[in-house]
Amino acid sequence: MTAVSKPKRRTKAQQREEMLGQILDAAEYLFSLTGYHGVTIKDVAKQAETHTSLVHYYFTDKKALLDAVFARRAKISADLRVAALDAYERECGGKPSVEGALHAYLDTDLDTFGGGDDGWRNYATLGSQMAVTRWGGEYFDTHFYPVVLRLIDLLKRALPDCDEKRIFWGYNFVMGGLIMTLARTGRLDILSGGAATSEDFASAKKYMARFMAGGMLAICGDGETAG
Amino acid sequence: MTAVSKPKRRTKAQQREEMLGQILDAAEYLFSLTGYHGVTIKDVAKQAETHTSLVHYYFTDKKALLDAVFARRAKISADLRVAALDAYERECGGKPSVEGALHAYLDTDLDTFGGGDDGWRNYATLGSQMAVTRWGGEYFDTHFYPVVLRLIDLLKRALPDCDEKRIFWGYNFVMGGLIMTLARTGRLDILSGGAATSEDFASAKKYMARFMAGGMLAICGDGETAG
DNA sequence: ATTATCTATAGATCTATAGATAATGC
DNA sequence: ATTATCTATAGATCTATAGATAATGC
Repeated sequence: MTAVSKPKRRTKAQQREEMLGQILDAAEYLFSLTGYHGVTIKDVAKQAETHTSLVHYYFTDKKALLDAVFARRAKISADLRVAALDAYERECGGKPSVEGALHAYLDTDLDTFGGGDDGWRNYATLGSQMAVTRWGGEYFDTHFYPVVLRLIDLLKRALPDCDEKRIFWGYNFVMGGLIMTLARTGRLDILSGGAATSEDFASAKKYMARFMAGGMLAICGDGETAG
Repeated sequence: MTAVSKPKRRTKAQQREEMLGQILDAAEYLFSLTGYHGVTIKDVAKQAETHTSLVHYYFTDKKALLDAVFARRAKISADLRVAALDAYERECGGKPSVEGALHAYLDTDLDTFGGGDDGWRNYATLGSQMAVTRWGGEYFDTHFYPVVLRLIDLLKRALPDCDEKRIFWGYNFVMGGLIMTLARTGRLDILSGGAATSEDFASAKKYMARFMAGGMLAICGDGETAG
């Protein structure tokens, strides 16, 4: 053995970061499968190949672990959407369209969450489950409130004659479609006999913004646009 | 006291039915708040004002309790949708439209789930949470598979030139909008500052089918309808 | 010296059942 | 007699912490 073998010595900072990452990945994965309440700290520790006490060493309690899992990717994902909306804002020259705004927002999310990284997919699936609960709301308000308002502002400007109420209900339907997709339940595969598959975010991206723009225009774009 | 007071004697069948109802209502309500895994049998017993042992007496275990909660309203809700699709089938004279089929399906659900009955609302909210999980899929396959295929069949006939894949992705978005609405998270109220509210299923019904029909036509109705 | 990791365990649940009691049924 | 309800508890699990050990840091 003349060659010096790769040193196995890791700095404490490295060790810490690696183990933190392992625990967060494990929690993210398990939470995405059975939800926050369906997972124990013991499950997480086992999945991360360590001990429950170490999970408690790095995270105060189970709630703090969820907070950390959520926060790890929240800012990155929000910033990407803000950047996409900024770019679209410049590009549209003060005249945003419904489909343009939705493409900027939704396509960015589908790229971020569906880009081949299992961690991001698990995160999205966990988020989609939290998004349909009351208790999960605080997480979205805390991390995503501003970027959501940016999207809604663009939609309002694209549909200046439309009642606010319709815009918000439309937004509700848009989010539903996104969340259903990010949930990756596999039901689409079963129902369609393979013609469509839950994991195929490229197809979702191809259809989603156009679908949602068609929907928004259907309830906002015709003669009766109030009430 | 000349009048005979209302007899407090209840038959065993009555007692049984009342307590079963109380337990199912309690479980339905609590499951809708924090999900199946976020609720203990003790919580359910407390909410139903009885003891855990009685919950076990009527239901083998926690899983069987969820099965019973789900099954109690599943058939009623599925049958109502089937009836609505049957009626539409007759009415359309062999020429279904996308919006007609969606009105039959979605409006029926919004009437069923939003008709002022707390139990039905809680059931819908629980269902919406289960619908975005993998483990919840079996419940939908077991109870709703046929009626979903009926809807998809109508959509296919309304869009004979459209690629199957687009139909199924469209269906995915439709279900997302419905599920997001049934979830009643209250986020709509906060985001809109009161302009729209999660509990207002009458408004949801007013916009949903039209929105979704606009979306389906946007991805299926134009020149490029394959791939 | 400091920090990461592991061992051991207290104390608090939680599920499920056995067995007693109290009501209704014939 | 039969069934609904309650009491008591076993046994399993879960969260969280105290304290020991093993690694890295200067």
